[in-house]
Amino acid sequence: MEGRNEYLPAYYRLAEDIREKIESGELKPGDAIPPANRLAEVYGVSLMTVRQGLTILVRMGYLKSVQGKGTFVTAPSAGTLILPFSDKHLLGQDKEVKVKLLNLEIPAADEIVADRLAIKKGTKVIKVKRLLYADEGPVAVDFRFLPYIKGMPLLEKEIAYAAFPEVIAQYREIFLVQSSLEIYACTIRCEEAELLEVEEGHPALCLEQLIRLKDGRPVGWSRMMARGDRLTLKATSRTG
Amino acid sequence: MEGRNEYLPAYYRLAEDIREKIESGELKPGDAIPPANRLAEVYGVSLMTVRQGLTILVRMGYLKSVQGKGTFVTAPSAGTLILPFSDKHLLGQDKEVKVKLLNLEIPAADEIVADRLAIKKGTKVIKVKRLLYADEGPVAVDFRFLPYIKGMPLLEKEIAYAAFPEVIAQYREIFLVQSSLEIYACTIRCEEAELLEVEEGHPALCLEQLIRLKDGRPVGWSRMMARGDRLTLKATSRTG
DNA sequence: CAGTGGTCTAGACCACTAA
DNA sequence: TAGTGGTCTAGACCACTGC
Repeated sequence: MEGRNEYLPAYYRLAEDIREKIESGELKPGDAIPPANRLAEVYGVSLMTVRQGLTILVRMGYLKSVQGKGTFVTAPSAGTLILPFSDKHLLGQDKEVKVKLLNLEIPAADEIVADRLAIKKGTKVIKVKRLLYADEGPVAVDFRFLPYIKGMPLLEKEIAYAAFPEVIAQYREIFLVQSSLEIYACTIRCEEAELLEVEEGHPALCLEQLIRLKDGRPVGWSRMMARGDRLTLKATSRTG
Repeated sequence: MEGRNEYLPAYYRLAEDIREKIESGELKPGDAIPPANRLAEVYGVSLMTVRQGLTILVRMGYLKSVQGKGTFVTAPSAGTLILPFSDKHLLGQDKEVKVKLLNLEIPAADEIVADRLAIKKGTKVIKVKRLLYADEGPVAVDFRFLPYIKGMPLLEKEIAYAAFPEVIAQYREIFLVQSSLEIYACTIRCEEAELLEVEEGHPALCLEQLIRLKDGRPVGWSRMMARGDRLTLKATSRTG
């Protein structure tokens, strides 16, 4: 009856057991695992406990449940990677990144910024220019744009040193949800060349981050230009 | 008693309700939410149902439970992004990507490959060279390396057209787990220039993927060189 | 000690799928 | 119709925290 003689919870052991069978090849992608009630019998636990275990594997991408049909082993999910993205992660965990606030102004939005933030051209926006550098020298320059809201306090330190989503959460006094990042390669332009201590045309990694509210309304846009030889993004699989 | 008069399951409504309170600012990071038994009363559901709802929010990063103390609202988690990574995703969902197998040989590993795969220099490896292109022309060239295992069948089609982790899973007859990706900017080199129809020095996005077994042993390494003007990686927050 | 989260049961009913 | 997953209950006991 009560199989509570192990250190680990029953649902966890069940999940590990099935995961083991999958990784060892005993269960292959496409195979159906035994139905939940069968597993409940075999493992001597209740249905809820079985479900709790299977939920873990579904979340981890090992299984896929189809109502009325069964629960099936899925193909390796390695197509999805996790990309930690913050100033701290940018240069690798070992190196320490320093940030310098170069400029903070409230200009009228130009065409590009207006487009990204879905506002009218000419609307006032907050524009932040920063320089990120490590021990070996400058790594990246970045611009952050957010719509200017009259009366809202501007905390310079926050704006320069916090992660962009946090800056916006702070500024809008809201718990935001969506953030998307585009990554592409280009070359260092004239404006950034001096700051980054390289010549124009040097390979650069460009990162554009768009922050949106839950309803999809953009509330922040940032663009980072990084020296290709000093910045490497690292993404990994695993959900834990 | 039975509040089963809604379209959505009770646990889901509870989760959405609390999430709403968090995003609207009614509940702020650090705040404790009402204890589970209290929520069960308020929403008129059982404890298990409450837990099922809270589990969703914990998984999504909105809440953190601490045994014996309570369940608390966490700070915005936007520091972690999801990066879908497969041949199909590379060019954007709209465009169709085509793949051409350029070469498949079994040379001795050079220094770099031997290092990445943690094998001795000179060991035989499978080397695959591919060209990815879209309607507008070539986008990227990539090399895939995996240790050569005598007697293992080599399925050319698989190797060229499947995602790299799947290729290896197939080849090793195993369900693999770890995959990591490094992203950086460089310039097109002489060897790739002609294939990609650009001149040497053109900005390039370089993607190095390392596939490991569960125990950390590397079993595959790939390196993709993409035209910076034709490839943009897109990552988003949200776990769903 | 009381309050909290974590695990678990032995049922129940529903929705969906396939024969 | 039978088999399956999805939701839900009304309890129970345990482990941990803080007073």
